[in-house]
Amino acid sequence: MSVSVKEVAREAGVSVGTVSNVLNRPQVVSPTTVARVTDAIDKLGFVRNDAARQLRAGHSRSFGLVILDARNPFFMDITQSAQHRALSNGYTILTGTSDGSESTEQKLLDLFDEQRVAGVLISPLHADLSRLWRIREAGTPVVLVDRGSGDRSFSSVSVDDVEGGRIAARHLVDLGRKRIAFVGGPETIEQVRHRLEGARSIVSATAEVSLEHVTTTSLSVLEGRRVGELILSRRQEDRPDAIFAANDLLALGVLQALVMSGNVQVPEDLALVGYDNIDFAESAVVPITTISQPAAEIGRTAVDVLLREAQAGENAVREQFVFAPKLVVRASTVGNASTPKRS
Amino acid sequence: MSVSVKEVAREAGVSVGTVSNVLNRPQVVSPTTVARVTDAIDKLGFVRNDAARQLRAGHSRSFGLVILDARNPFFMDITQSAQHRALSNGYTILTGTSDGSESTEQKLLDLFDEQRVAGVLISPLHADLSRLWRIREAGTPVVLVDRGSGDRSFSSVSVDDVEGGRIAARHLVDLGRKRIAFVGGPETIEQVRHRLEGARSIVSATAEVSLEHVTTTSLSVLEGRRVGELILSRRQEDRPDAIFAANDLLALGVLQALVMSGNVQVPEDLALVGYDNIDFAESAVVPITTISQPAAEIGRTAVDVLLREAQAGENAVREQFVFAPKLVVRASTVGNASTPKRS
DNA sequence: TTCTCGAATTGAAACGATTCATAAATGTTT
DNA sequence: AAACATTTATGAATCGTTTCAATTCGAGAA
Repeated sequence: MSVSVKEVAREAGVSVGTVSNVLNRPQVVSPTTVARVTDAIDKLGFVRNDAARQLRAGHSRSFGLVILDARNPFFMDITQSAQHRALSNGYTILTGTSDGSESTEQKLLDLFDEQRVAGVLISPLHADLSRLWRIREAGTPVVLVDRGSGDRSFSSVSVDDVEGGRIAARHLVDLGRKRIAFVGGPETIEQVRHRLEGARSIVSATAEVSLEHVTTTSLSVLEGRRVGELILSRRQEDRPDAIFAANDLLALGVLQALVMSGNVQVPEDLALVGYDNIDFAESAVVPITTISQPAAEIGRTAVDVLLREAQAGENAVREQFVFAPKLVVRASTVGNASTPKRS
Repeated sequence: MSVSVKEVAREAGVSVGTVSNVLNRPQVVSPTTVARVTDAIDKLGFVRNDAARQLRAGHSRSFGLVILDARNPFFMDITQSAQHRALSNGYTILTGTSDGSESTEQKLLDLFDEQRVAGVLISPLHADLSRLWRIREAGTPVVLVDRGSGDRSFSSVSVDDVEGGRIAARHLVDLGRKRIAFVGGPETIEQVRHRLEGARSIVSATAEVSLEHVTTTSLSVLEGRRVGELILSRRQEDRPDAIFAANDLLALGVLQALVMSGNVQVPEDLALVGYDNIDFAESAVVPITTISQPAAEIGRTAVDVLLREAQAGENAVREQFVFAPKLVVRASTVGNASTPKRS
């Protein structure tokens, strides 16, 4: 059906080896021959068959990427920048979302195995990295994304989530809030655990401030709304006066619930801090104070590290990148900070 | 490096043909042999090499998907549902974003060619579909996504954008707005053209209502903000009293600019309608009235159509699906509709 | 015992690009 | 003119899976 090197070779009157050389190292072929071959390629509409290349090469020119949630713009930003970086280095990225399901994560890794990807980028769901060990031992480099490698046994590109938690909690404490609620879960997600841990460390070091943990089954707007309604259903004196949500989607959901009810004023009655600084946090009903992470830089760096590991092969050096989170103050915690003026 | 069928065959004491049969049609192999082979597979950790399969098969078990903008949740919703549907039929989806660049779109199609994808799903940037004709003539089915096929020469799954434009404009006219501005561009994007066309048809049929077109270079929040500021810079009497934005991202940006200035009340001074009904339209400063499109259904249906075409081969029947857009009224046009009560 | 039929298994050929040892052609130096 | 170096070109072998015509095996029929 489709045209192969053999036919190009015949058309150009050269051997298949020469066609391959024109394709891969034109310097070793005489200019006139290159011209003849490229003409033949154009004439026949030849397109390289990547499967055959891969088969010979033993591995593909793609990386596999597994993220936690495709509906979170933060991860899409990472994906986008990773894709760009990979593409400009001649690599493709196969993307998949684990969406909270362990089995989906496994299926994606199986898929990547069958594709013989040149490397794996992953935000693992759980603490158990044994599968990733095996993948690496089979010769495929692995880089953890948005997740540190505790024992430095993997390369990783992440943001200091514990510090992020501290920053958020400190901000709320500084504002004089006394009853803080951390909204987020499940705790199997390391990012959630770390943010909570950071917040705890600040609160426990501060007298008269309490921290409550309201867990969720996922990090979505819908779950946020559920929690918001849950909090609204409490008697007024039992409600927290500040909420630190594990990400902006949750924060957005909580905010929706609160604002729709009309009973709770943000930030007067309840201050709200999110996490990720997605674009939409800024344009929310009440612009949301949040902890910003450099998504694009994470994606780029992760690909760079993976490229280096793939290059180095066996004796690759593991690299750990940890970016610093930053507080972005908006109206959801400080009423007059860049608040829309409404008459 | 990695284990091949040959080694599995040796370990199990059978021929490679039998191993392949166990893998692909276990019914023709005796149960005891199946057991021996699967044991060997487990023992050696054999993983199929997809490149070799593809090479033999002549085409891959992946579809290529090109969308317009990965940062637009609407397209991510399409992508997600398409991925699910494909996966449950044993297909993988390679995703790419053209991001407004013709050359990126071409590069992605080149890539899909090299991968010998089993089909292409695409929201084409331009009206020129000649490249897609060629792809299909080479035997790869093509389905247009979120874009109709004027002459029905391609299968397509889309939403009636002209009708969407009509609905939006009619809503604004019904509310008594007189000076409507359509915000969106570039006009090379068919969706934008159609929505504008729909709005025009309503306005020109209505006395005393004018329609102005404010064009943009992309459909992003940032561009929306730019347009918002542009409008704010006008004298009050030159400002429109309603804006119909080509999508929700633009609408969100416009809204940000207006609200931040504090000079314009939404919807009192200016009513705002978006398009797509992304989740974030609901949680905006002022919840945005929008035209909703069934994103998940589009993705699913597109894959189904592609599967059918791939199955049918040469004599496939072209199918056109056109979904109906729906108006979702929120506070950005009707002040008291589900508006948050603020004291 | 011989024959037949169906089920189970075999193994060589094929898919298409790349590699690499070898050969041919060209140019340079004695 | 011979010897040598350099640049180009060749084509068989290879990667790992699937396919399919051919073969083996065993059970039941003649």
